[in-house]
Amino acid sequence: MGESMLGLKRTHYCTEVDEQLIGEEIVVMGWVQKRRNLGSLIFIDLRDRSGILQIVFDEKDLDNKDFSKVESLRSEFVIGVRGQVRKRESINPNMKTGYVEVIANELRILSEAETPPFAIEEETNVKEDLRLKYRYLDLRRPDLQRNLLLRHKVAQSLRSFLDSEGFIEIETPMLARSTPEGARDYLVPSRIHKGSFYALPQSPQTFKQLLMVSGFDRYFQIVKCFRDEDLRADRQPEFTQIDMELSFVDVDDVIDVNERLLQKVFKDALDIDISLPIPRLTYQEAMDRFGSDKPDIRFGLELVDISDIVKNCGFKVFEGAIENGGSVRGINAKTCGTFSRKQIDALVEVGKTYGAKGIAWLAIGEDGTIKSSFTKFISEDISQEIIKAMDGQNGDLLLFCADKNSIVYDALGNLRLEIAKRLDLTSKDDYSFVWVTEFPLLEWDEEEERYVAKHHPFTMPMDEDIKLLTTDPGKVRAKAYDICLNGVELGGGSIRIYQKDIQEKMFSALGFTKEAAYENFGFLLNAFKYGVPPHGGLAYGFDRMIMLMTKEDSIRDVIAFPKVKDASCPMTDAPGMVTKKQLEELGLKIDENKE
RNA sequence: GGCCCAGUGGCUCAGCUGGUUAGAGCGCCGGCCUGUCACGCCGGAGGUCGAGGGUUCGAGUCCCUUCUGGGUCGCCA
Repeated sequence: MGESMLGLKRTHYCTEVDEQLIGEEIVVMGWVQKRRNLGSLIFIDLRDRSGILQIVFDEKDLDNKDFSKVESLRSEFVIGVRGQVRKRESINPNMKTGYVEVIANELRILSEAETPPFAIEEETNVKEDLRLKYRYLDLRRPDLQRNLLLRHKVAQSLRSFLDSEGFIEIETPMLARSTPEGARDYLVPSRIHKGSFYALPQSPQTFKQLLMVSGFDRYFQIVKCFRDEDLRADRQPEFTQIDMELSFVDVDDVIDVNERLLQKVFKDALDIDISLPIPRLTYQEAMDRFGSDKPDIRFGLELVDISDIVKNCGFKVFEGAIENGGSVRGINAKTCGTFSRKQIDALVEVGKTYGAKGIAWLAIGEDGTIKSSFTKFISEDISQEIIKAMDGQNGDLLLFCADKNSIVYDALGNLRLEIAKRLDLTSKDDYSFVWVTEFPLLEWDEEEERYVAKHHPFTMPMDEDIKLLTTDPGKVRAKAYDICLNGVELGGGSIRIYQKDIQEKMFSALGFTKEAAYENFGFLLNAFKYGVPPHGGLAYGFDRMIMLMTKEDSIRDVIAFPKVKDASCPMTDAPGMVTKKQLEELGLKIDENKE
């Protein structure tokens, strides 16, 4: 190996320089983080991806020409330095390399730099749009470097675990077929088949099932998926899934391998021990206790059903909800009894955001005095019974919602999270996993006036519920499961239908004719004619997983080049216009009247 | 598509009930400095207050519209 073109060859990363190397000549390369010019002595903090090392330039060790080069250094210049490692005269205990420094014999300015639009430093409070416009500078910051490094580590850990368990990584197409169910597709026009479109996959779902038909037995993939829906802090139009599928398994087999996977990954990447088994809740338990199918179980504040107590209480709001098939439930916001009226009203507003027409409340003062929005409508006895059922103590605030169940769950479930936030009941150091199982197979869609698949149309019903598929589809529970972490849905999956007769019942419950089913999923149904193993799988939101592991609040902080809220990229300005020629080749025409 | 929040030198912010010439810290530029590490000291440049319109004798401040970004509901697993 000859010398590099630079004339200097890097020997060490900055933070590899330690007391062991004192007296040795080394070469480091990186960016100028900071300069401190004391006249004929100049200190440079040199930064590379490992961290920071102090370089000293002494005028008496360098000739005039070289020293004036040192004086010209500015932030973010890229330099190479050759020099001796030595012990510092005064140590800096705040730096990893704070007890050594490099006294420079040679400086090479590899690249000059304009002053960056914001400082490259940890814990920046620069606005995100500016950071994203100059993402390549933002990514120089240590926290984003750490996040992407952790992402890499987790990916490596996953691959090694899944490989050791006999999984095979197989790539599936990005140019796929649009399917009617689920999210909106990103479409790619075909040049050869004008008027036809590919769809970017929302997940490799059908392909991985076909791989099971092919006999690959255990498959996984770390794969980009696409959904053309509105963005959120934890939702991007393109995101990464850890996708897997296994043959000859039932629910417990999938859960078992994934519990061990999570244990391994959290140990490898964060040195955190997850104790197994991870607790499980059925969907119904999760809704009844936490008002959510992705419950945050780091704290209590559980829902209590008081429908039986108030069904004849005389208060129309409560009675009406129960008569219409709904319920009255409450949560006890411990220690919030002293909240001001304004604070309580704010909580009521939270409930209304999620569709509640109102939130009834009952505050018990420290001295036991009761203030309430509704006790004047009901008898003292019933009030006391409610307080007892809610375990109301002095200083508690009881909040109630009366409506159809879906709204009661949604409003109280979110109110519960809001109260936990205000009372600071959660810690990001606490990793509380929970499986949610036995999801409903189908969901009634008011708009379409038909059942739609809650998961997807190939989800297996629970064995004992198969007979309900034709008689009472809304009651059928599925062999579907989600893994939740701290109130975030980390992943989900199901056992799939592999029997023709059950699949046909499923399609008919969804209101599909046989023809419509074949038109959309014919390739899969055909494949299933030729010997299909029982199979099931799971997919994780990889970005969300890394977000929780890095304790970030947004997946944008764990994705190198994320999109912003309107699905554009402020750095590249994608999406962009294309030429008329490109459109013509695709046989497309833009309607100028429609924006 | 609805609602909420923000937008003032390069960055982060202050700017009261509308009232002289819009401020600060950091950064930047120049000078001095051999042990700094938030280096220090001296000096300097830099703003059509996101944009457009309106009210007013007078608008960074009030009103309307719009743009940009964020959060959220709908939507989405």
